[in-house]
Amino acid sequence: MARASTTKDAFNAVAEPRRREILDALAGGEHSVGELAQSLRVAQPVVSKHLRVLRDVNLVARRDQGRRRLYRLNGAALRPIPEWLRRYEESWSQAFDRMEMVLQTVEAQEERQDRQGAET
Amino acid sequence: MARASTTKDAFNAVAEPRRREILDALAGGEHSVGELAQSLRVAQPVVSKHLRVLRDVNLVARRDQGRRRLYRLNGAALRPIPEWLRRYEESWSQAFDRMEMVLQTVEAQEERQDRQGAET
DNA sequence: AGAATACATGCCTATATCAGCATGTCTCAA
DNA sequence: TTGAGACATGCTGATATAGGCATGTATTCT
Repeated sequence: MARASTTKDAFNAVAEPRRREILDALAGGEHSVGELAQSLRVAQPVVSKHLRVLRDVNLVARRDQGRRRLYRLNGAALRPIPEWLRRYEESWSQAFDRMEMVLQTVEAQEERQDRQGAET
Repeated sequence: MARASTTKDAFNAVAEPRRREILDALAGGEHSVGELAQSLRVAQPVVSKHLRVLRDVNLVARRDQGRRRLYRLNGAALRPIPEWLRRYEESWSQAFDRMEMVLQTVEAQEERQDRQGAET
């Protein structure tokens, strides 16, 4: 089997750097395909295809304006990601705790050193 | 060109469902390859390969114990993801707040660490 | 020492992209 | 109506997996 389809979920859609760039651009507001292609400096078909993927997972919405297609972000579709990440907040906390311990150790050592220095 | 290498960053590593399962399992604590294979009901080589990817992006760490290899989670490596997501915070606000707090805490901690390092 | 256990890798197959190029469709301008 | 502009798609080539199977290596057991 090959890798899971990119159109399957937000995780895969967002795994592609170029698509993250597109989302970042759209975070600033609605944009046409051409505008995106220009600002990201990539060929139009490339942008269209990525937008297709993003649209399939509902990360962006489209609106027609004359012969232009305006895309806008739908950040809500990103939710599964932070939701999954929540499980690891604790990991960060643990990492934080470890750092905290190291820090305290270092500080304690420095204190001792200071006292020693003051005593001599 | 094909999709960017999976070993490139946390985004890609986490895009694979099976790898997320592995991380979820490791969130509960250290586990050997065999244990993971059994609980996820997949062949051992499959697990080994996914662990390889996770290890390449530093999401897991390995420790040898006899002929077993114990893997443990390194949640800190996930950070680039919530950091990127921050930009989309407003999209789902509430659920995000907690993660935001954790992030800021970690950052503050790292700043202190940096200053500490600079002083020495 | 020899066998069994626990893994990591290599090889192979089917599949899924990603970007480039060409083309079809629809809309606006002259 | 004809032509240009803005996109969406189809097709192609190169590449990167994911999982299955077999095998190589290191460690523990008998």
